[in-house]
Amino acid sequence: MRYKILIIDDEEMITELISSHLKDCGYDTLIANDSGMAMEQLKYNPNLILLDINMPGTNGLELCRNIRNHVSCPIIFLTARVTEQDKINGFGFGGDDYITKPFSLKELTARIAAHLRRDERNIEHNSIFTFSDGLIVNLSKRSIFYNDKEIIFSKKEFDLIELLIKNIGQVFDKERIYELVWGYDASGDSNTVKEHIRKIRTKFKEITDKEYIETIWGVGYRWKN
Amino acid sequence: MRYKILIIDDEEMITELISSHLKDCGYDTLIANDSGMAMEQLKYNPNLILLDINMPGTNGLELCRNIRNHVSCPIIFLTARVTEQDKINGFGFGGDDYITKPFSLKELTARIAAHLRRDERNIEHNSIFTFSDGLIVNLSKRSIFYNDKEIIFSKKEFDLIELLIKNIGQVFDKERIYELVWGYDASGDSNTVKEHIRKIRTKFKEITDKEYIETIWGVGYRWKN
DNA sequence: AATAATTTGACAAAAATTTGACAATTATAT
DNA sequence: ATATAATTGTCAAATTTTTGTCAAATTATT
Repeated sequence: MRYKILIIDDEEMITELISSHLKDCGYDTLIANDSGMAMEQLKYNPNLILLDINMPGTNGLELCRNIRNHVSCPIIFLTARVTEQDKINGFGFGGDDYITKPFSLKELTARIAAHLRRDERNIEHNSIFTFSDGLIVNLSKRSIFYNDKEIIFSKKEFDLIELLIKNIGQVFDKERIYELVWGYDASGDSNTVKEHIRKIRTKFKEITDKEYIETIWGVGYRWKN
Repeated sequence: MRYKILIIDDEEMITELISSHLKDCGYDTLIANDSGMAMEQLKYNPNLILLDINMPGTNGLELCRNIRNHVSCPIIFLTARVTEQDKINGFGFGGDDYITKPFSLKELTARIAAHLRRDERNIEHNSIFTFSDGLIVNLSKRSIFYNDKEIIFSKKEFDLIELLIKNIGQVFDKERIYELVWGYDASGDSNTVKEHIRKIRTKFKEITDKEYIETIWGVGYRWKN
């Protein structure tokens, strides 16, 4: 799997420079030159974020806190500030690391690699899930087969399945599912989630009796173990 | 939960100094002054390791690799070396961060906190309780297994179990349980708690004869030790 | 414009929770 | 030891909450 790295800095020169170097290193990149763009880009689920803490007009630390509310990936601060107090501030706002400008691209990529490696130890980046009954879910191809018969799911349906399957056994309540699958301000309806779960179940039911999505009453849903 | 931090450095002065400071910060500490001790201490499952990379007689990077084979917790290098190549080497050997001496205790603790916080986002800390008779309670997945057989509990039932299990051995009277599980305005009934305890016991009884929730007469209930 | 996907709301169904009456048990006082 | 009071256990019914279903309305895609 290719990692996506979101680079947030107001100077396009810098974002471009870092971006091109990271691409050379085999990473996918996303770029944001202001905080609005940054929040936008989050929907692509970056695996790591580089954040310039000194962007004019926005408070980088505030931005960090906002970002942290939506993603759990590592956040590395890039900054010209050098005082110790700043370092500590950075960590307090949900950052995971801190690199002081000027830094070498070599050190940057080394730190990025370390963080991603660390993440990999924790998360399974596996994208093909094979189940004993003949169900095969390929997340990167977004296909689902039951014994050579393909079941077609719509985008949202698949996103929901993906969430549950990436976290087999873990229970998600409807609000959380809405947040994670639909987007951020989950003022949205839990009804929507309910209905999508139903659609998914209906599609599976046409092929097999096995029930994959389990309801934990009063709590939420989970992919059965 | 208190975090355990293993400090590895050949100079006792330094290990002591760092240790006492970390204790002040509310961490538990383990100390090792050579690589043998270090490997020994691993059995206490530290949550984070500080490793001096320049210990005489041992190769710190080799040691790191060895340690990494046994634990997955974050490893922070402490070192006097300053060249960039060294930094990259460090990451290559399974380290997660790198602090160059001399460093301030403030920065050290900030980095430690950041790593532990990050870990907490990824791993379910302290949320799995395993009992000798085969009972496994996973608080984050909200699942309870008795020897591979799952017992399904409703939300309130599970919340109540969670309270007792997080405080094994401690007695809670019904009013306190009601407060803690249901919410604060405990105008509510102690009858409710009683009934829920009964339901929980019934569910366990279908699987095993062991009694987990004990009644302390005139006082309350507790999870048996 | 036609088709598919998604959202929404109303209602039915299911499950969880609460409640109250009473039985059983334990502690306390006589 | 026995009676009495206090506390806990049990059960079934009533209530509340949550989830499932369906059809229609809206939105997005072709």
